[in-house]
Amino acid sequence: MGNSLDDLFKRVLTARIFVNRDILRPDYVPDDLPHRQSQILRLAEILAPVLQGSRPSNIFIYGVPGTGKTAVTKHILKKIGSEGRNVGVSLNIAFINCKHDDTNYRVLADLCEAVGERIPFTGLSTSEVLKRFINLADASNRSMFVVLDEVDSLVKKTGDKVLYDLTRINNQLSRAKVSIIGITNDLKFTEYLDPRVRSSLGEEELVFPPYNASELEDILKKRSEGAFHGGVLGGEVIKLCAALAAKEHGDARRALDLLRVAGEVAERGGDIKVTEEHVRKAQREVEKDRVVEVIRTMPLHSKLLILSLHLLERRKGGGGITGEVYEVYTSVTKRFGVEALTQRRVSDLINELDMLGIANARVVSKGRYGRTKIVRLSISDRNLRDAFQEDPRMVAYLGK
DNA sequence: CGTCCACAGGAATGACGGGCGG
DNA sequence: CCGCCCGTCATTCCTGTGGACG
Repeated sequence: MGNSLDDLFKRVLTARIFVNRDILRPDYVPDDLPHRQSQILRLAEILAPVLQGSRPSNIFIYGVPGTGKTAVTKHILKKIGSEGRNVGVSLNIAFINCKHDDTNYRVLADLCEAVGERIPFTGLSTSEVLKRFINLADASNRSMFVVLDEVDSLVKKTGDKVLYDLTRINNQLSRAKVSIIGITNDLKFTEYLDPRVRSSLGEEELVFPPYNASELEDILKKRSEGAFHGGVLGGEVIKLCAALAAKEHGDARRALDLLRVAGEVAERGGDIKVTEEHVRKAQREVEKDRVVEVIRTMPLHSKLLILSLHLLERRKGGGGITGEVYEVYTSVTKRFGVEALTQRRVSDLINELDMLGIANARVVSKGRYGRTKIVRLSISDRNLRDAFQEDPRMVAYLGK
């Protein structure tokens, strides 16, 4: 063991693959964002008035994941922030990831933090936190940008109450000014909104189209310049990463991930070049890591449900409808000696699995024979086994 | 063309653990 | 310490519905 570890360290140290792999990480904001020039200009145009002391319009930014929405926004805010310092205008900027902070309370708490007060992460009433934020923001007497990244997940979970409060905030401020930038992956998102919120929040709209394969290629080329040593990338490596990601709805994050992991695979193997074979390995690895991690940290009943889906699929060689799934699930819980959840709850869990990409659920109508949902797992047996690894009872049911 | 299946999924409600200010 | 409010998970009860069958 020690020996092979030594070997590995040695291989990693001698393999000269990366110069700076962080450049390929999803949260890295490059100075140059290829194929987003028009969005950058447009956004800058909308936000620039802040430098003259007026309040920029609120904006909605739409686009599927990995189209550079967040990167462009961060990029511009950074630029505006530094330009502001040059001309003596200081700004408050709150960047909130609503996927992570997906309750009204946490969003408001984050806003308070952005203007300089820590708020206990539970305990106060939401309206109290809002009040505090308004006072603090006003006292700071600055213009403020509130970026709500992935705001759709917030609204779907808790409704548009906070958004409504935020849009009205300017009326209650005498000195400070607040502009809201909402970023969403969901193109039909505004349908969920109260019309008043929709109109005041969507004063401006900006759409980020997905990248096509050749645009992804440009992005990867640009980033790989700083990330890799010269000449380590095999001829078609970038092309392949771009093509694979283009198939996945033009997700640049995905493409960068692939490229980075491919480099890491090569490094671990002590290879001096990154090849297409490494990319294919990386693709399997990226997928596996995601799935295994998600399942491993799930609560018991979700795991039991996944197990049930697996058993059902093996028994009848295909996806099952809700009724069948629930039947298998109840018998599984019995054998595990735990109480079954209600069908209503299980239906929510199924939807959760669908959103996470672990299962595939779609409603179908079988006419006379009812309206139901067909559910099937969308992960490989191998990954499932790895995810259940630390739970011997589950593994036993997987058989073989 | 209406019926009616087998659910989907919304609304109301409750149990629970946790932090606050006083 | 108490009373209050929070978010989360779960249950109960419910209304809504696409389309094959008759």
